[in-house]
Amino acid sequence: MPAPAVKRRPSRAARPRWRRRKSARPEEIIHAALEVFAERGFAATKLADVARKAGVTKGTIYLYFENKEALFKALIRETIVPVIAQGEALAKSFTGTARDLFEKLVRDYWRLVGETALAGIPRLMIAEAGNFPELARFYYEEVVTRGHRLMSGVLERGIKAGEFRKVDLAVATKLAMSPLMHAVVARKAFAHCMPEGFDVARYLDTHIDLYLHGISK
Amino acid sequence: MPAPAVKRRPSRAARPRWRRRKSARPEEIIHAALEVFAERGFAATKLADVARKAGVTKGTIYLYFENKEALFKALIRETIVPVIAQGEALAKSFTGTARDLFEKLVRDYWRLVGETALAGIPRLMIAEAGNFPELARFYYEEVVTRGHRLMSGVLERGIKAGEFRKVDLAVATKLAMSPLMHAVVARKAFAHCMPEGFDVARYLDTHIDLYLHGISK
Amino acid sequence: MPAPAVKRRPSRAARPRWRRRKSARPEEIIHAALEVFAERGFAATKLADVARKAGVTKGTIYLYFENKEALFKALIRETIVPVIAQGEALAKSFTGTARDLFEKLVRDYWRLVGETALAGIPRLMIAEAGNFPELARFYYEEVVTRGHRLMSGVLERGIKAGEFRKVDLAVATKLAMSPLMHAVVARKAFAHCMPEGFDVARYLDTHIDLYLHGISK
Amino acid sequence: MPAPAVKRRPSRAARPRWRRRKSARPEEIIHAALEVFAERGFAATKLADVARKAGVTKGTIYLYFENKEALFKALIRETIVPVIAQGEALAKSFTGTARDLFEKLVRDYWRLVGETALAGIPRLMIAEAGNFPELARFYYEEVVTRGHRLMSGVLERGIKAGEFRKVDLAVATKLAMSPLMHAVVARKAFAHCMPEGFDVARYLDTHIDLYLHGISK
DNA sequence: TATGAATGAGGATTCATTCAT
DNA sequence: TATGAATGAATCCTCATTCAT
Repeated sequence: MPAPAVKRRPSRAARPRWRRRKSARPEEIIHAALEVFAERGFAATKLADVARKAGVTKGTIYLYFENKEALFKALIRETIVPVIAQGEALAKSFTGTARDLFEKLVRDYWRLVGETALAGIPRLMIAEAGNFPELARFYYEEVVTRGHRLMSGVLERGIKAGEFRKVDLAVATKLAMSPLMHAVVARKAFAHCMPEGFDVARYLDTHIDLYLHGISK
Repeated sequence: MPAPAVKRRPSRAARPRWRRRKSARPEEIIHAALEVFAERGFAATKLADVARKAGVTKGTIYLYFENKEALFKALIRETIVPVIAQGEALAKSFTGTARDLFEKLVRDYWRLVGETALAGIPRLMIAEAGNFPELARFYYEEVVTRGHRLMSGVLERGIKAGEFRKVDLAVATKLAMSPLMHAVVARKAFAHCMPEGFDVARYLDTHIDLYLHGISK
Repeated sequence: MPAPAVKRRPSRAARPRWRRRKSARPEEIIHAALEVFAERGFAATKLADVARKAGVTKGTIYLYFENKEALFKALIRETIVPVIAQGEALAKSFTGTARDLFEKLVRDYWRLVGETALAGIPRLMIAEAGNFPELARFYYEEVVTRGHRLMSGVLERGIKAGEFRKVDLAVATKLAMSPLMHAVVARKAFAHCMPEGFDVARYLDTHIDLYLHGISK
Repeated sequence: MPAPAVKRRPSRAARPRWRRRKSARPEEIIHAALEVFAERGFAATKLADVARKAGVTKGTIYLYFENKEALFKALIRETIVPVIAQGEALAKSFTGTARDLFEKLVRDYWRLVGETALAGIPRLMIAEAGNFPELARFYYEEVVTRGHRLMSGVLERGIKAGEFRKVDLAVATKLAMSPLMHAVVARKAFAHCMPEGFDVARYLDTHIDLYLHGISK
């Protein structure tokens, strides 16, 4: 029995099948991907879900991204790096004290990442770094290291200006970031478990206060 | 001579078949599972890999665990909770100052978790919390919250003893833990990307020092 | 700078858009299709490849051909049948001996099919006959049978003229063709594997020689 | 909404699910694959069909073969090479005249390949050579070339024995084989189109007769 | 006519899970 | 207990085909 030569000749019931064509498409897909990947992780994410959330079908994703992994990588690259760049720009143009700059950077990070969908990214990277070594390296260099450099610069500035004590820069930098990072990551992970009453604002305030207190001359 | 066309046809010849003490099996499996889950995450972990690492076959896992999820849960429950319990016991029996207890707890945690295979657990939970809500709740209550309670107790002790200032306990607790937690999680994730030279010991020392400095009267 | 994350976002800028004479399109497509189908077979051929090779887009193919199968059929029908017709015309108008006609037909076939892109057709049909029964029947009747009839006619002519012995026409016809057909098909398939040195001309010469020797009175 | 952590917990309706375990399995699968591949070609073959025909499920195929391509290659390698080997063995031990050996080899090939499921193999290779270059090379060397060498040996033997004329071995070999090969291939392809009445036996007889006639002193 | 973005059915492949031994 | 062959649901990805422009 020979195989059917033609696969389908779909019932041509008239229904308009797709609408838009502008190329906001890749962005829309990345945005949808961010939500789904951030919620589920890489492996547990179904591209069908991403597609549905983006308002397209599976096939469309492949028009713009080689495969699931490429989409994942694009997502990481294109969403988080700009945040760092923005911080760098701020630092560059900032004319106030190092203390003020420190505080602004911390609060900006929380506002731009901690409280938005981007909060999923650090958690995603922590979860998947082992499965995507090159991506992890990219992230580590373009996000983590750049972030550290940014913070180190602020500290150095303060030291030079006589605002801060002479400290071990690498250590001080990490100690400045880690309460922030951990809050972002843990809140994303345990949102549903955490007691309602916890006051993030006060947590941030206190960190900034204690940290500046500890590092000031 | 063409390559062997068939993937495997296991020579069912006599392989040495040592049988170990039966009751050790579940622990062996959990140990193997810890390594693999910690490296890959839940979804990307293949039970075949766990089995191989445990020196058994896939089927054997099902003798002891209902399914992959149950194994994952057992893994979380049975490995990390004892660490907390140990910390609680220490705190209970500790007779020195709150400062010293704080320092000991921090260093113990690093020694028992940060530097062992257990370091994978917090990262795993952060990665998978969204996919396993009840497990997340269990973890949050039996590990995170108990850990916080432990730390809060130490702080309270210090406050009562007049060692520490009167601070917001919840916030102070989280600020005590987060540099530790973040270091554990990030080091596990980015081990291969981090610069060689970073000195964790000094990081811990500095955290302890700064924190105690900040909280002391 | 990270790799571009998005596969393509075709610069919709003005590309020069020459329009060719419309009516040449189907032929161009068929020609492109011949190359690709002949190389890959029906199922493994992507219409995108055919389109690219024809210098059009996928959609354009559907302006001229109902679907992939229709293109395939058109390809077969329109390329190979004329060759047979040409042979028939030659035979009709030929006035020399049957021997000479035989030789000319064999050499013409080699020249027109064996050494051109058309050589892919017999191989294609052999490969896909099972999947396209009606097409196979069409091909068998319009090409194979007509070819046989042509050859049988030559043999009959020779017999009548007293040049050839009285032989079983069906068998003698097939024996006349098969070395030719096999050479076409096998050379197409194993072009890259065959030793360089093989001399097709001598193969043909010898076949003609031996065959005529065998069939002559 | 978190993803369901466990994928399935199949309705455990008791039905015996599989039976055999002996490892005739790979052979059974190859046999089934031969039938389906030979009928459809590589790309149009669905592994589900192969599985069904082999009496197993798709997954089982992957127990024994890396993937579809590996199965295809195994199929070619393991089915056809033995036939050549058998011919070589026959030639080695044969003590009669070269004429008789020639005749026996031709008839054996027809009996062992032309009239069995193996007839699909040459056609398959001709169809897929372009898509599987290394396999084509393997086939060309281990089947085609070995077959030619076998036939060349017979001819040489006849020449040395004074039975045959001194001919161009390469050409004579190919002319000896091609009517056979073409018949195998074309019959497989056009079985359903060919007129009932054609007498293969007589075709073979005539080829043997004419060929020996042509080559004899 | 021609384009090419979008579709979505189809099939290869994976792997958690079962169960006869 | 332990095995490992077998299963089959699930999902990625492809590509013929459609249709708004």
